[in-house]
Amino acid sequence: MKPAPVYQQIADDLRRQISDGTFPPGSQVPTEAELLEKYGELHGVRSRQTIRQGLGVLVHEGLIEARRPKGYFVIQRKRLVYRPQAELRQKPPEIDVFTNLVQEEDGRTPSQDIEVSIVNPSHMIRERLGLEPGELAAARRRVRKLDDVPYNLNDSYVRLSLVQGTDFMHPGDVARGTNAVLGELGHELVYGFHEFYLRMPMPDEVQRLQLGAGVPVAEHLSTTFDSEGNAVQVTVNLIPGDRHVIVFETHRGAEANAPRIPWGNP
Amino acid sequence: MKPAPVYQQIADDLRRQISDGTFPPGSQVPTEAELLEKYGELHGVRSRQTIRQGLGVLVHEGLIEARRPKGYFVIQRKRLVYRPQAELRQKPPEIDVFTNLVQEEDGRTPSQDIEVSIVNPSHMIRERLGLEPGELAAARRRVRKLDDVPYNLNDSYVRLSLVQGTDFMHPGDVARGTNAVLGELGHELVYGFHEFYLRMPMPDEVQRLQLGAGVPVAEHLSTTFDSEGNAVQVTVNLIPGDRHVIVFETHRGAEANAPRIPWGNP
DNA sequence: CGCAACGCATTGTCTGGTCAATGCAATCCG
DNA sequence: CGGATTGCATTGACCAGACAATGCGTTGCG
Repeated sequence: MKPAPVYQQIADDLRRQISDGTFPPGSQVPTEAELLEKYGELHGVRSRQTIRQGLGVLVHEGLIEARRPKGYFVIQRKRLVYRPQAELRQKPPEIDVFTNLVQEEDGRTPSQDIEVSIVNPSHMIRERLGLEPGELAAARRRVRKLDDVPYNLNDSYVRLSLVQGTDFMHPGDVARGTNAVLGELGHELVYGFHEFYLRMPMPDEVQRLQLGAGVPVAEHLSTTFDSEGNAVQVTVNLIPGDRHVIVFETHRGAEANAPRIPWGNP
Repeated sequence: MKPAPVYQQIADDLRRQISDGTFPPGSQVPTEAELLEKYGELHGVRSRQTIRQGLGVLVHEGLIEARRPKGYFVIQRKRLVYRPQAELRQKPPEIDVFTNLVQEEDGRTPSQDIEVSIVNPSHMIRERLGLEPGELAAARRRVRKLDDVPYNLNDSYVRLSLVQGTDFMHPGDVARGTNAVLGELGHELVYGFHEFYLRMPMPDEVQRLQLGAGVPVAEHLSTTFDSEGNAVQVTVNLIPGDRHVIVFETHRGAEANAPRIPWGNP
């Protein structure tokens, strides 16, 4: 049996101590210097780099973060409910995905930055919207925040010819919701197709969402169709994994007996 | 303006070259020695550690992997469709989540290792199943594979008193499906509540699923209820982010006009 | 020919340092 | 008192090496 590298043992020791409550969420783990002393006696570790390598493992796993010049601390963040099914709910109309989140987490004030533009969208979007070569789209990009910290990105794309001159292009809140605007235009959204891709964020996404190390994201592609089966809108949501739990429900037969759920996070 | 650290510049350069096609998926990127020579001239980098730090960034982002003694290579893996909604579909009964996956990716042979045991489940499970203190549960753990490489983990928990002595406890394939077994016991599953938690995998999960560095996972908690609103089964699915796309659909009103989708991955 | 042994390029682990950057706390000064 | 300065512990970046482990290809031997 080959012994694990020292830096792995350090990571394993700390990970176990974090999960068994020795270092609860929010608490400080030993500093590099303290660990160097400890593992110097135990395993003959003499270099600070080796200690750093071990701590780096946990940082990349999203378990701890470095707060200079204090030390390393165990991470914990509360998760908000992300409920993609709520988008096609009819009542009440002002409860969209975002407000749905917010109601679960009151005490914090939501806000969003909205930016509307005309774009030549990516292949991925063109394909789902069924755009002709050269055809343009309207893009409605939103950064949704809670107490001014970004919680997710939400970019909606619609065939330009469909919404030019309508409220969809208004770069601000639309009280009745943009989905209502599309309904008024004769394209009520009745069917949604949802895809979730899991990956690590790109550096620009790290900056825009102020992500820590080791935080994965879900790229949620939502394609919505009108009653005639035409793709009307494609929305790209970028959801930081450490701040959300994605929730939805499935039914068979009557919609009765959906129980209330009193659980916390795992 | 403060210049970015050298190792970040190296990572950024390589990342750009990967995304713009200079290094397509599967191709080799320069070795540490080659990069050391290049950035030695450009930025005066003299230590191999600094090069390794830059490459390490991309490894942790899941973009490249090291294949000793060849060098570093750009990663790409095909994603299978993970369709949690299919579980409550009634016809055909033998199409469960897994076979549903497989049909999208023929040419590969599916298999699963099944293990049944009686356990005292975690708080998270107890809470969702509504277990009394001290009450035990039956656990049916499956490792699902394609061509003998693991694709996901699937652990189902049911109140022990409900299934003791039934086919649910059979440690092998149950042709009609375990959900049908629960149906025969008078607990037809009609409602499902689904939670997805995104995170980096624990080391044991890395080993069991043979995950590469920088691959996030989704922990999918599925709680299913019978027609009387009782929680019957909790299933914990562990889904490697690099091998799956999670898909589901939403409807409003009639189920008509669900279009066929001809898209590839983004 | 077939197989074992060896060489070799490459990445993995670790040493033992140096200097910079950060942010908090104590201190100093008007 | 109150604001600016300084000190200090800590992490961040980087250096210049050493030796181990891995797996592929070649070489050599029976």
